[in-house]
Amino acid sequence: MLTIGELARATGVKVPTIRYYEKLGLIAEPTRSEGNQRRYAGPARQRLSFIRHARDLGLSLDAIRELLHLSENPDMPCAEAHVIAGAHLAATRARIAQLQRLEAELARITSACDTGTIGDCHVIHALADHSLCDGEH
Amino acid sequence: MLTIGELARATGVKVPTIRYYEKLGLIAEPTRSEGNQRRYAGPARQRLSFIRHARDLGLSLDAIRELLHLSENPDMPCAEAHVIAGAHLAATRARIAQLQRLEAELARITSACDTGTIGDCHVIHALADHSLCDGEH
DNA sequence: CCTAAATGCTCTAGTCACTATAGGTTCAAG
DNA sequence: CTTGAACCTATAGTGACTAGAGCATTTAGG
Repeated sequence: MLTIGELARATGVKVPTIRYYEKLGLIAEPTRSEGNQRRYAGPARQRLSFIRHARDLGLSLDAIRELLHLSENPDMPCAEAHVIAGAHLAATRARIAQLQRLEAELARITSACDTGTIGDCHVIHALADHSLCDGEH
Repeated sequence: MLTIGELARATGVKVPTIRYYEKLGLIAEPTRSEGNQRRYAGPARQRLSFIRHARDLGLSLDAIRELLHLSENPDMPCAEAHVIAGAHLAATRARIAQLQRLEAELARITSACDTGTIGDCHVIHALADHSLCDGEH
């Protein structure tokens, strides 16, 4: 049986976050020691690792909740899991594309300025006047 | 003089967001009509456009607050503005790189699965077992 | 001039995924 | 038996808004 601190070290999820996940119902309430401290068995660790990994990949807790639910029913078709993962992949790609547009604009704005005074600073002027921009954002 | 709704349409910032910015002190409290409604003059519009544009580029309200402060002092050196913009550019690039790693992993996970049942779904297995992954994340 | 619709007002609470703090209790080592 | 690390609960804070309730004002049409 693991204490919450040991579980935290084993999974890379911080102690307050574990308690937070418990309150949200993502993980089951564990058994307790005589002195009311949490004691975890192996399955809790696997479930928490699953959550951690999915969070690392950027999935929302809502999406993770659904995936956990699916993983408890091995006989169900996995199409729904694909929908969730695919939607997240699409969202990630869209976010990358958007950030790349911002990156280009930021690079353009910062490069076109001699380090003088604010009065003729291109960074400030470009922010004040959208029409100095290249693309949309 | 613009009403708050007209200002919102002119700048693309929503009405509650304008009031929110006012509460944060990012924009000045405007004059009021006899019936206590906000009435804005031209400078408020320019300031709000500046904020909007900087937000679109992903800058934090704290960074924007500093940039606004700088823009009020045209004689100051603009080095500090460059530091802020440069830090944001670096953060944006780091975020893009991280998202690209996630994208690669997600694409790998989702592509390697025939649409069968959850029991042998690669999406679920890959989330449960980090060692099936390619890189770090 | 009157009315009705649109817009405005303040205030509070909710979102997401935690993180921090306060003030107390339990556990394991020495 | 004592000490100090780790644990407990509960509440509030983060960033940048967004939603809703319950009113007041403004403006255009009749």
